Amino acid sequence: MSGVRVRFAPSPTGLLHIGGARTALFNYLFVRHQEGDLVFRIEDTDRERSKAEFEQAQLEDLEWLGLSFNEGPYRQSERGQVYERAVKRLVDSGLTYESTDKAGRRALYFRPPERSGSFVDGLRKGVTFGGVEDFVILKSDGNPSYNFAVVVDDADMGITHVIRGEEHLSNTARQSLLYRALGAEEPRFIHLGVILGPDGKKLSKRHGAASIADYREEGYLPEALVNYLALLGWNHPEGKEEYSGLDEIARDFDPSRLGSSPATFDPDRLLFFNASHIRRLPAGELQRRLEPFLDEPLPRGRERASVEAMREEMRTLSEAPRLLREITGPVDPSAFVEELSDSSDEVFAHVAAELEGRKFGDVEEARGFVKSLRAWAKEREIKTRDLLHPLRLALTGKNRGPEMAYLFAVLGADEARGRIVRAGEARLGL
RNA sequence: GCCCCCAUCGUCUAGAGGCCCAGGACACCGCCCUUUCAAGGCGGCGGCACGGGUUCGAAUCCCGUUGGGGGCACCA
Repeated sequence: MSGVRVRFAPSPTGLLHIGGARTALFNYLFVRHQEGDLVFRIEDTDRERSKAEFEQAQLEDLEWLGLSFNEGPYRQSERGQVYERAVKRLVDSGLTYESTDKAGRRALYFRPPERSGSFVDGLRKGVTFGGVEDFVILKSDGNPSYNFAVVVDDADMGITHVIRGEEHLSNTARQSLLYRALGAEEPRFIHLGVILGPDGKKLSKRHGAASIADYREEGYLPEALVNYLALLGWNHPEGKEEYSGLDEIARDFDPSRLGSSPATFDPDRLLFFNASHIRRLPAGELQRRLEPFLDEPLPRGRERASVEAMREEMRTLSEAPRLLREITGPVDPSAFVEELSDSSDEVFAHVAAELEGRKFGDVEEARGFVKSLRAWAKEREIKTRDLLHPLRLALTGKNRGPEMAYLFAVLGADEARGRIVRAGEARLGL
């Protein structure tokens, strides 16, 4: 135990997005690195916009990312008494007044004794502020305002470090004044640089698939997302960029290496991390994760080979059905028969004969088979290209694709033979 | 308009006065490997916003300018 307590406090008014996920991630890393506590708090003081299903969805997304917390969830909507006591203290100190706004709503305002000051930010030298105006602490519907509830809760929950986005810098100014007025000790603040969209504006829904749920559905791996996000505003002293998962990042995490400047979200880089994590996954594990994305079952008994074949080119899990179809999909020999050279006849005849009654137990056996074909071709003075290219066309109808051995292993000897025979017949004009 | 933050390749960043005529990663280009695409290996393109200081010496410190971003709700 380090005595460090941080919190992740989203409001349940929408889905978890990239920005929120990164904030949650850094809170998690910060606390895991030093064995502190992570408190989860739902900021649902906007009773109109807060929805239980959003709370549930965010919880699921955090869990999917692997971001677990030690306490909570607490809901501000269930902590009325805590705010009431704080309101009373402020009222007694004479720093509040009731007022009616243009819309005729009567609320309780806070009038800070000072309108300027400064607070400490872990990533900046110290942040000065000025011109803070009176603001609402108790809304006309009886709920506390955001700035007020946050301060009361962070103080009440013994939060030692507040890690949140830079967009809160001006809120922190108000909150700092509130801490003083309440006689509460300020936590240490760390304001992360915001994440910008490709257009240089704050990343938001209109930049495309920005919700974590969307990424999950598109076939991104949580460890890839976490790896990418961690490097958006943080870095390892020696430039290490490949992390297998949260535990490894948490071990290396050092908050002093966080950056304070805004960072642009780069989908290409995320895709790179995803592809790279997919390649690192053991075939069995990849197969398990692929299941929800497949629109047809993997070829029976040849599941492992199929997964390994697809893995080479897969950048997101959602590409699996297409990649599989590119191998197993129907082939029309008439489409490529013109491309076949004269030596194809001999190749097809030989390979078809060799395939007769054969079985491939795994990819290694298929590799051995291809090796024997190469030896045969060499003997017959057929170039490797004239051996493999016609076979690729016969088997998949495509010019490109995974290594030849995978094709045999995925299709199986019988199906492969059938396709080769048909290609041979087309070639002979049968 | 007011308050605040930020400023190194297109993007993410290393750099905490000499190790930097600036290093890594993504993207892009080329070569190698390879039946093909991808992966991988090798190489290339590309940046310290500008102007003043301080200093023997500045990407690094200070000031200004410019640029970008965030906030200015009874939304969080």
